[in-house]
Amino acid sequence: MKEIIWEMGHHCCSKQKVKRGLWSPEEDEKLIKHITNHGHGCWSSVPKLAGLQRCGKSCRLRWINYLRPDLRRGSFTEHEERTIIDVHRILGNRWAQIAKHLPGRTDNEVKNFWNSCIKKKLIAQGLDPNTHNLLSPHQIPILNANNYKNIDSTKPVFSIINTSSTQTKDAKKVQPFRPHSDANDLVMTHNLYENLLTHQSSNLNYQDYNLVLKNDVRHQSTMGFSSQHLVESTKMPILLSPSSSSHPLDFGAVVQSWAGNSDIGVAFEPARTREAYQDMLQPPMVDQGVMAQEFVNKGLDLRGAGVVQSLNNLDMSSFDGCNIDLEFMEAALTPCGMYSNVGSLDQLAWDCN
DNA sequence: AATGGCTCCAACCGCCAAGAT
DNA sequence: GATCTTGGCGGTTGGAGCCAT
Repeated sequence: MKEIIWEMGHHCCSKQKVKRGLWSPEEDEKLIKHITNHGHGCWSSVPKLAGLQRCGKSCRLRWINYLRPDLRRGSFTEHEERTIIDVHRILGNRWAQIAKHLPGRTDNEVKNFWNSCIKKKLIAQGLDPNTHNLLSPHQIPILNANNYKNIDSTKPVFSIINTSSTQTKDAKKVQPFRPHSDANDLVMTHNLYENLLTHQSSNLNYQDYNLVLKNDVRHQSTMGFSSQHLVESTKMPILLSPSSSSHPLDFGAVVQSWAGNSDIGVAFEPARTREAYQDMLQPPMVDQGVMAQEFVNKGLDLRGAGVVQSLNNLDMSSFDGCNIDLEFMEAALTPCGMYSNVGSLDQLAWDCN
């Protein structure tokens, strides 16, 4: 049993001795009874009114994190875990904000779950839990069987690796992603995902690109994941699975260039904007053209394909001089049908250097 | 059975912003 | 405007309990 510690109250409390440490069932009962009958009102007055020798702040925390009747107890579901990861990618360590997307969960609970579980999973997967990007080679723990013995290979994975690349062996080695930035996040639609599923066994030819399609489990494409999960095709092994996203339409794309060489990675991300996460009243899908336009307006490097589907919404002149790799876009997206709305690359009539 | 290491999470700490005085 | 109070938040701690040896 934890020793009860008595201390002088903090500045938030009256100058009386307060108890610290774990709450007893009797204390819980007193607090519940008081708040149920009178509400908490001013927290600093709660301890006295409830007959507790606790600091008001401690009462507040106990109520919010543990005693509130609307709390949801028990293990986090897979859906909740996915939501946390998705929102954390956008908001970072803003636990209170993240918890708002999980009814009945507290910021403390989400934070603890992140630190004790999700963070380790991401690191084990070769992902930086802060940025959600690939860890650079020197940051990645040694990739041996022990590191991954607890990783469930049936979890959502979504990757395509071009093992038929004409590049040298060294060039095929894992390269770090560029530091994550919103500039690399462009939105695609559910159609792309469906098309990828449709084409997963087709004759895809990415001879010139080391293409990696990924979901949250980006590392799976880079750590030599068990070949039994790869669907053989004539040109490349393909590994597809449902998105980790919680929304059926929640598929987006990140098109990034590997740092230091010309290899290209195509990554699928939830298609929510930062604003959409902060206010769930907004629809999860955003107009990719508008988003691309925003990136251009900010002077960011636009190297992606999300613009394609809603070209009509774009102010084409503003793309002059932008770094847009049309060849890559064509190679990456034509087999997926993403150019169906465009017709041909001729329509992308701007200077792409 | 004893013990040491590890994990998880409830609770605390310190800081900050907003409102009251 | 300065100071105080309060609530909210993220980072951190430490102990209960589990597990391996």
